[in-house]
Amino acid sequence: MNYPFDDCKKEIISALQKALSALQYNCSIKLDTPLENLGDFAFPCFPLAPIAKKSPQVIALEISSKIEKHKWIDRVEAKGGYVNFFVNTSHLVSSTLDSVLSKKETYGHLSKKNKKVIIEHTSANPNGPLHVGRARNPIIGDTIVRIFRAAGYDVQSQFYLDDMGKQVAILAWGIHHIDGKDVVRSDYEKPDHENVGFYQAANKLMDEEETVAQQINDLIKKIEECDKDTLDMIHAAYAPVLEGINESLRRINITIDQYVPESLFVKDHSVESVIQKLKKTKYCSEENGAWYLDVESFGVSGRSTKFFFTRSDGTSLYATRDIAYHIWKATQADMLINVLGEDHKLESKQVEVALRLLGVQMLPQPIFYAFVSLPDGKMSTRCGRVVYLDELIDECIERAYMEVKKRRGTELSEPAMRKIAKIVGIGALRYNIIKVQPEKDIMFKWEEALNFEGNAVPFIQYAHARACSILAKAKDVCEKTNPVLLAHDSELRLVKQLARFPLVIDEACTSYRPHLIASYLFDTASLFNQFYRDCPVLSEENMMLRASRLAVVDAACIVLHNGLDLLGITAPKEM
RNA sequence: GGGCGUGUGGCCUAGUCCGGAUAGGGCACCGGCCUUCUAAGUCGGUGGUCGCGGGUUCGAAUCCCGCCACGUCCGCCA
Repeated sequence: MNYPFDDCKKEIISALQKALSALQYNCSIKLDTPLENLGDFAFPCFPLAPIAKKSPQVIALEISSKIEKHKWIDRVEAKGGYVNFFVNTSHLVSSTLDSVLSKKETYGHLSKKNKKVIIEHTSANPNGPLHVGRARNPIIGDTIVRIFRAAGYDVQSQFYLDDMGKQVAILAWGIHHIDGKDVVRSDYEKPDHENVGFYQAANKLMDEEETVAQQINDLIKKIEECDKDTLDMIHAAYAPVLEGINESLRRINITIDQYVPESLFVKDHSVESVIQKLKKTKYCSEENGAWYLDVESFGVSGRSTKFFFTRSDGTSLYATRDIAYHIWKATQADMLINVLGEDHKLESKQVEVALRLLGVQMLPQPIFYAFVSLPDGKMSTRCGRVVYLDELIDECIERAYMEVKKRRGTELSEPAMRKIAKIVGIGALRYNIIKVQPEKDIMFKWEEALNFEGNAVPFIQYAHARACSILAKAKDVCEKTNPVLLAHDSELRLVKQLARFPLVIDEACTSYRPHLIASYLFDTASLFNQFYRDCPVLSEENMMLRASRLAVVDAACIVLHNGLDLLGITAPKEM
């Protein structure tokens, strides 16, 4: 895929290289984006000043006089120590519109990389419904999946399924030993909500009664021995819960390509093999029968630097199985990405150390996110202090419905309003989470999560709906366009923004920053609204200008649609 | 005690990796714009020691050092 701005940047860089070598300046070229109206690309001359012993402004003047006019370069201007480049707008406008309108739903997509990427996300314990704290994981994960696909990678999303740990054992024990009457009933008729009470009750009993704790430990031992009846019982306990989790994920447009159960790596003895190999490394020691690596010399510090990979009874631990999982993943892909909560930072580092010791070349790239907390503390499934994802989804949709009804109640049918409410509500949820950098703490407040004004998804969806509305009404389409007529500042700024879309996808992908897409879309919608205000389309009497503006509307519509799709958000045709 | 992350107007946030031109936005607040393609829009205004203190630099929100606050971890849990 080749995009206008790629060509343009290439030409500017080569023109700069020529000018710099003619003046015998030697430096690397980094292009900045200048302030509004000062140009399209800027080359700062400050680093050259001490070398040339001249002022940056003098250097900028020298360079600008040496820049030749080309296809893309309209003019250059030396200002404040910068060489500012103005691109040939008519060329940029026509090639951008051509590019968007011909590529349509693939506009912005980058060329095929022929590389397979496994992106692991969510991987929640199947012991209860997803809560809002965890919701950041699937949303960040799925958005990264979509961005990497658009960037030309062959992507598979994986959910690492904990079917062997203590949490599922507690759940299974609870379902088998606790009377349903003694369990807090859920308002939701969904298997994850219906079963979480057993987990919570069993957890409480385990803390209170030694015998319960012992029974659960016996269960874990049997699981690890791959006792068939026990594994079947565990599976029967968590399978409905997992189905409930998946249903919640599907509600917010997320599907997982593959579920990889931990038990796989115990059954095929790769966990055992990991344990044997780790025991042979020189960082390994034993304490009361339990084995650990001392990871201090790998830059890990704290109260304890012991990384245990077996219990004293010889059974494996979560991290041990995670090592086996990563060894397997490394054979399945060219690149690995893990979306993890910040509480997994140490574990992730420990697994990385183990993988290095075992000679695994391909290490996973982790992406950590900070927790979403409630005003009165951290969310916890265990103590039942949570806002569940399903509750939040329902609230968002309901709130969106109230808004649609308030605005369009007299014009739209009930099913049409319900449909819009669902698109807006779910979009609002995903957008609110993805627009913030993953590493920032989020305090969950209902008022903010349900705020539909300003930098929120309805703003972007509304711009898309406005564009669709114009296109739907413009039946008498004049085929002939003339991009030279597009001279209004609002038109030019919008089209330049559309031209940037592929660059933004590339940046979001290579720097693992999905929130860049959200910022870009907000800016794009804002520029579209300014165009909408300044440049009437349907009432334009010059048919060629009208047709050209329609092309801009069409292109903006496509970019907003494609961008929202990267965030897993539907672009409504009306709202 | 140690590691990692975060700190930007009353609230939320971009920019920080890769130092550059008046620190962008949004919410709230004040004041304009609907005989004109859906006003979920738009224009203007009030409001900032970029946590604090040093340092490097022609230039620091951005890099370095120290400190403070918050989050998170330092389990034979996951």
